[in-house]
Amino acid sequence: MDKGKYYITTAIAYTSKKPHIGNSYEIVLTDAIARFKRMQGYDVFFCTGTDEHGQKIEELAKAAGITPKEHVDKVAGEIKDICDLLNTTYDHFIRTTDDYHEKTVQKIFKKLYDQGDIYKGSYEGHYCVPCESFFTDAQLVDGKCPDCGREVRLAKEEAYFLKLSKYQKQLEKHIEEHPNFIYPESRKNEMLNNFIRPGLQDLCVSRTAFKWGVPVTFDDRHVIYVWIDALSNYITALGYDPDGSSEMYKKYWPANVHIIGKDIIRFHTIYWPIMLMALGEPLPEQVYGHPWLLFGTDKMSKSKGNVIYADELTKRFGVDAVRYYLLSEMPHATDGSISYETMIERFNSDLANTLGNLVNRTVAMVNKYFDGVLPCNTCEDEIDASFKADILSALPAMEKAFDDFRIADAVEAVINSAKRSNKYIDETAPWALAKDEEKKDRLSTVLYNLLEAIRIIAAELVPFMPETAEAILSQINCEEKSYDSILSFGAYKVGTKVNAATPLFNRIDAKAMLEEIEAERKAQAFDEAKKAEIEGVAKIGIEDFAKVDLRVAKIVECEPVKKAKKLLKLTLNDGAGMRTVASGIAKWYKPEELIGKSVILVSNLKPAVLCGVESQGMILAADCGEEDVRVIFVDGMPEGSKVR
RNA sequence: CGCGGGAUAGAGCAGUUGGUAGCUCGUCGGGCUCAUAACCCGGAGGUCGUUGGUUCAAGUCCUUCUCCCGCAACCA
Repeated sequence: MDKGKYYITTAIAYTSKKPHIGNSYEIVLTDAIARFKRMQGYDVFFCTGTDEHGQKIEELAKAAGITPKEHVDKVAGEIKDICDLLNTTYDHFIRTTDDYHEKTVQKIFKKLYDQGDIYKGSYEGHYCVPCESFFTDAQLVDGKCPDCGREVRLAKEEAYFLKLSKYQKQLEKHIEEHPNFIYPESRKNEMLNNFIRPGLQDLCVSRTAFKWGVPVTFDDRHVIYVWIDALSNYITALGYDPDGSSEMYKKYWPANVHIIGKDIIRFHTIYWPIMLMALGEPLPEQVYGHPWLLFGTDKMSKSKGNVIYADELTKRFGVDAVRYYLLSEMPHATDGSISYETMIERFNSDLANTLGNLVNRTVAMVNKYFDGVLPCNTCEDEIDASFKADILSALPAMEKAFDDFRIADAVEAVINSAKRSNKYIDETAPWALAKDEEKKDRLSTVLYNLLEAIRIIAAELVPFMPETAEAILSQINCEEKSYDSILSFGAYKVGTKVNAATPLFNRIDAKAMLEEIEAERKAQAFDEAKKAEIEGVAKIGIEDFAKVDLRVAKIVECEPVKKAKKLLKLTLNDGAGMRTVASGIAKWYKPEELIGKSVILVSNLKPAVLCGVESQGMILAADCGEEDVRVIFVDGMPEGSKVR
């Protein structure tokens, strides 16, 4: 049964803020694969963790008035809690602030420097002083800062670089010779065509702009930038050491697969392999870039107010139902979506009706007809063979599906077994057999086959819904769920007394739950948004307010801005003359309905260029998020009237 | 022409190298009564976005156009 080692990892999560359910998908996906591999007999090592350094974290901590370490301790705790809440069986949780990791990262950096793969150079680019950011030629808008529109200047910053170019050919060859290295395949072509073949530029691997990072040992003005720090976690977690690695490392490296989001494929299939080549270590066998989970058709984001967290969902549906949803609803290559409607639908139809009801009706019949103890399993019928064959075909189907990362197909294979079992009940009509004393043996055999099918289903559910699997086994009073025991019928012991039938999943009243969610959401979203905003705003004196010159102005002309989705170009009469203002209200107002209206204008705002339109001020509107934005109209007031 | 993804039944999706269009939900009809208004069977419903082409054969390959969605840019 020992099939060898299997090292699997998730990407490490960035500790900037609490992850939403889309972020949590990855850990559940990886957990399902890890559990399945264990079931198959592999010696699995499953690693996850957090990426905790960087400028953004330094800034967030500063804004919150705490140290970066305090900040990451808090968020890393939340992330770990979610992993535990979702019942994931990681073997190791690494934090990039862990002592052993930082030490090894420093050694790696030094080694690469000593052997000439990292060299000191300078980073040259257009620098925007107020934004403290570098931009390339391509990023500039009309030669100005894309963030603030101000002038930029050429600047140089000293930095360390990793020689990607040196390993380009070797990497290209590796990718071509290992067609499964990048998965799905479409990503492989994307990487080769867009990034590798056009030529790799050396990668900047240090920063001086912030301090919250692993210091470069031989040059303390620099900290090691995210690439070497974060990507190394996959080997430091195992005990890699340039001076001599641990037994554990020798056993588990290279990774069988890195499970990552599709947005970071480039880092894992270009930078990471080159780092490993430079270190002289073998490359991971495969990198799977999984799709994203969207809310409806939108990306989840706080500003859109559509963020769903794992704890909210588990509170409402239970851990296993959430796992089930994520694993069964996510396609393997295109983005998936979540909504409460589909969540409830899947819950009711798959979990309550198909699976839960199957277990419930079967166990109920065993209790009803035999007081919970089946006397025999020997009275076979022709019809049984096809039933058994169908049930046993699920496992090979699952194995095939897991190999291709088609986890939803693997889940479906098990649910199909439950459907097939419901059909078998219909075919054999146990309630009819029960009416005839002479058919007791046949009845017992039918119910035995059902209990066996249910046991096999439960064993196959372990990777997806571990608690449910246990609950099912407990109802049929059987602990046997080994891989070998589900290759054929017969492991369930005749004479076992089943327990009472208890529903596994109670059907959800969709209408009631949706109304409840809607009500809670409204109250909560509004409160939170308001609270955060109002609390976050510092008090100002009347003299500050007086600096803002507000005037009534009349909209004379209005047209959409080409190439911009949100902008309308307004021509206003402010009493003294005409001026142009760009306003991001295209989603809520049509140009013709604004013409002739009077609005409040911030008249002394510095002009800025937006999508090629020079905006000389802004107009006031009330904003409660994406849902509703209303411009403040003051029709009838003469143009130029002061507002205060 | 900024980059990329997509358009298949009322909804959500699958369709691997071209070979009789499928699945889930919903809907309509029937069956059953062990079970959680459940379960089982059947029906209706698709010119596979549009144009032209390659082929014995196109949802699948090439081409024209339209529309949607990400990213980039844009809420002054």
